[in-house]
Amino acid sequence: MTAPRTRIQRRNHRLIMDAALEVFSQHGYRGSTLDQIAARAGLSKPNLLYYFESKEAIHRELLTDLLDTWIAPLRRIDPAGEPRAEILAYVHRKLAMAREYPRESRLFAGEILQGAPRIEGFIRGELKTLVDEKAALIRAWAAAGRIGAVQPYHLIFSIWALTQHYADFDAQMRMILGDGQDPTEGAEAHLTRLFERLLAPEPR
Amino acid sequence: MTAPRTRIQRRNHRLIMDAALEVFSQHGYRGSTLDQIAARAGLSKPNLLYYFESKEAIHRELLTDLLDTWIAPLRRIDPAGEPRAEILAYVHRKLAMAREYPRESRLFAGEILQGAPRIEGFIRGELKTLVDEKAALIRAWAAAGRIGAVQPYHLIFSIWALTQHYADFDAQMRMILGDGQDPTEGAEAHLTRLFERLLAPEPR
DNA sequence: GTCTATAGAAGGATAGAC
DNA sequence: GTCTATCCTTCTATAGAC
Repeated sequence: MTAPRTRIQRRNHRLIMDAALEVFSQHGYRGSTLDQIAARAGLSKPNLLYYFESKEAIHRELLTDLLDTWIAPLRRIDPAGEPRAEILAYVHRKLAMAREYPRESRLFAGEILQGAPRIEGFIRGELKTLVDEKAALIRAWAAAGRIGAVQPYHLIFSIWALTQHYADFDAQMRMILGDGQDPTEGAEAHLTRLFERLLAPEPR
Repeated sequence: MTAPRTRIQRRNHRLIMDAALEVFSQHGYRGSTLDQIAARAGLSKPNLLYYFESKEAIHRELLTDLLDTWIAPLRRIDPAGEPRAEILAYVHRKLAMAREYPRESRLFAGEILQGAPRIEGFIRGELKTLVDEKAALIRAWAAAGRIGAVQPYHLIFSIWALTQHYADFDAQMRMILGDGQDPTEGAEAHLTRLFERLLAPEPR
């Protein structure tokens, strides 16, 4: 499916993408069926395949859309800004994404968990280039003593791990905290404190 | 399949479990086929079903075995020990598990990602009880000023997120670091530093 | 554009020979 | 205990009416 033209086409296209995101993010690619997606979209199965060439095409477009937004928060780290504030702001952007786009986070996590066969090109290309660039920046900040001595790549991985955990492992956290509780409730304060302490210049 | 008796039965049982762990952890339950498991175990598909009642039975036994070992490191936190040393030791045990049992970690992660339908009982029961107990201990340590003021549940979630990330997102980290690099290489030092700073008593 | 009906392939499980 | 052959269900995808 290329660019949809009419209003109804755009609407159905969007309905399918949203339903597919819901289903794929919960059950994975193989675990999801066109019937599930069709039911959730309120369309018939053949109608899905009128809008998309195949099940795989739906999944592929979902991933493509995701990767664009996924990489944006990291790109916004400003070399001219105050180091600790820049990194803390990045943490908060990532946490906000986990809260606002948990399905996207889980879809991405599922892909990586399986060895990232479908997004290997993105990771080795666009993402690696950006991470290399920001890691060099963080290394320079640390060398200048503006933040504590931290391994740049591991710092970035830690930010990913800690923020995405609130989307990807949401089910587990809710079961442990008790059902009324929102796990992201205290996350903001906790992660702010964690990264402020980690990044404080030496000696402490 | 209950307890296998003969030597050959034990051997095949183990071959199947190992093959199933490999396949299930990479492709998820629905994404895995008995053919894949049989091929990897070097047995025929019907022979698998001589040892196990069904595909689901294999998966169930895999999960049951996993959960026992999964909970062990947390249990070993000693209320009588030195708080920071105890928590740091827990971090290292968890990191070691991620390194030694990455397939188990990914199998577990996949279950949570899907909403944990098959292990909900374990999480709400055994795991929650243990986490509640250790969270109370950490809260007492913080109240006594022996560690910094930290939210106990978020501390535990952070340990899980940071250590398991090295197993669950291994593919992504390798692609970004470059293929020769082992992501867990610098992890030990990075996480030690991170948690030492986080747990340092106030004021810093 | 949307539906019902169905073709065709894949996968879990069983029958039955050895 | 292990295999080949096969049943039966599920799922993707298409045909064709409206």
